[in-house]
Amino acid sequence: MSTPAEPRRRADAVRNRRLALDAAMTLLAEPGAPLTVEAIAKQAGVGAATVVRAFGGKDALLDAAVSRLLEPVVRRARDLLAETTPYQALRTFLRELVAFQTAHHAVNDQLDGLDLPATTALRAGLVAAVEEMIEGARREGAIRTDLDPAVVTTLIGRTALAVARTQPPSQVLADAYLTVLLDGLRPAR
Amino acid sequence: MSTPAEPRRRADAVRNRRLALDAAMTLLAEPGAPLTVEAIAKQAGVGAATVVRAFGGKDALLDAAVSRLLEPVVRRARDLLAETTPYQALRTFLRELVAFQTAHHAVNDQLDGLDLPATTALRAGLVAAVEEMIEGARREGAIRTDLDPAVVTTLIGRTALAVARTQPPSQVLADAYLTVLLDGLRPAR
DNA sequence: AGTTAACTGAAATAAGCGTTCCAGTTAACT
DNA sequence: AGTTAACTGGAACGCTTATTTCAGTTAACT
Repeated sequence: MSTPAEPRRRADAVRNRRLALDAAMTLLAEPGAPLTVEAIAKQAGVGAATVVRAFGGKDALLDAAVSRLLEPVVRRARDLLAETTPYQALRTFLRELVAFQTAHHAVNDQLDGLDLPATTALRAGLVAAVEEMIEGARREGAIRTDLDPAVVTTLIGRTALAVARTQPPSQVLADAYLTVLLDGLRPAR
Repeated sequence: MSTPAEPRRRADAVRNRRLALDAAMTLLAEPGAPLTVEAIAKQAGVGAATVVRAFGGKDALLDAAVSRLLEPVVRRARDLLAETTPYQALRTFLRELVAFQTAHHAVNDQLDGLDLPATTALRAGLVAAVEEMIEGARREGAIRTDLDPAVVTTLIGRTALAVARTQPPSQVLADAYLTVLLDGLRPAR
């Protein structure tokens, strides 16, 4: 059987889909933004119905927007793993992760109880990369070995998010967090 | 002028007020509970209107319920400060705080963007107590002195909450958190 | 027991949200 | 230029919740 009567896609539909995606990404980076369909539509300059239709629903749109924001972060984690030692990669990546989360805390706020396939997959990739850093750093003797790497990864994920969520954003707090966390992860004396 | 015609308070109103408060406290301790007026009313065995009227609104009811849950925690912090050394008090209290937050994470979930006077006051008391522990522990030489005590307090508050929020609750994660945090707070070598 | 008014709770209301409808518009193709 | 159907967006809808209404109930006092 051939494809079941695939409808033509008009140029304005493609354009509006991109506008909706851009608008969602913009609002995700803005602290305290409403993130309603109405707000996204207004930001995009189109009607609410168009925003919903473009992705088949609000959740799917958020999935796409968050994925586009998360993608470079995951890639950066993998790059760091390839470029430098695991511990150095961990240090550098954590700093950048907190900065990213601070700049996009709406991402984290809105995504706890949702089922977003693409986002979930990317998050899994992120977790895998961090776990790799931790396992490598253990083998290097750079961090303590009395804690399960998976637990440490979860710990980092949860706490980094919490620090980034602080309103208003505080660089001092972020620095203190990284200092305490990394010192706390050093090998036992 | 005298009090402007204070109306009599009937026994059933007093009883229902208590039922509503107990119901709210119960639901706050249950993970994933809806925490709607309807749910609270059902738990209390009264009508929704009665629940709302008893405190003048849902927010005021939550304020009262959360306060009653938070009160013993604040008292415990003060007791520990009086009974033992600041650092020991900090260690003990943090462990208990994480346990409390794990058992009542609905408390934290629902209370980020709300204006709840009594709860806010109690939280301030909690922050003050922890800050006292940290300052005392610094003077003892038990923790590092290169970080602002207020920042450390904020850090602890944010991260403890995040760890407690983990679903399902994980004692292993909580222990790892406390280990890393306390080691990370130790004086620089 | 009778009177009063505080109180109750089912139902109505209000407000915010995502989604769907549909009359009109417009891109795409001839 | 004309035809077609994909597309648009204001309006209507459906759903969830907090709040208010009000006819009936009942505690409190005499």
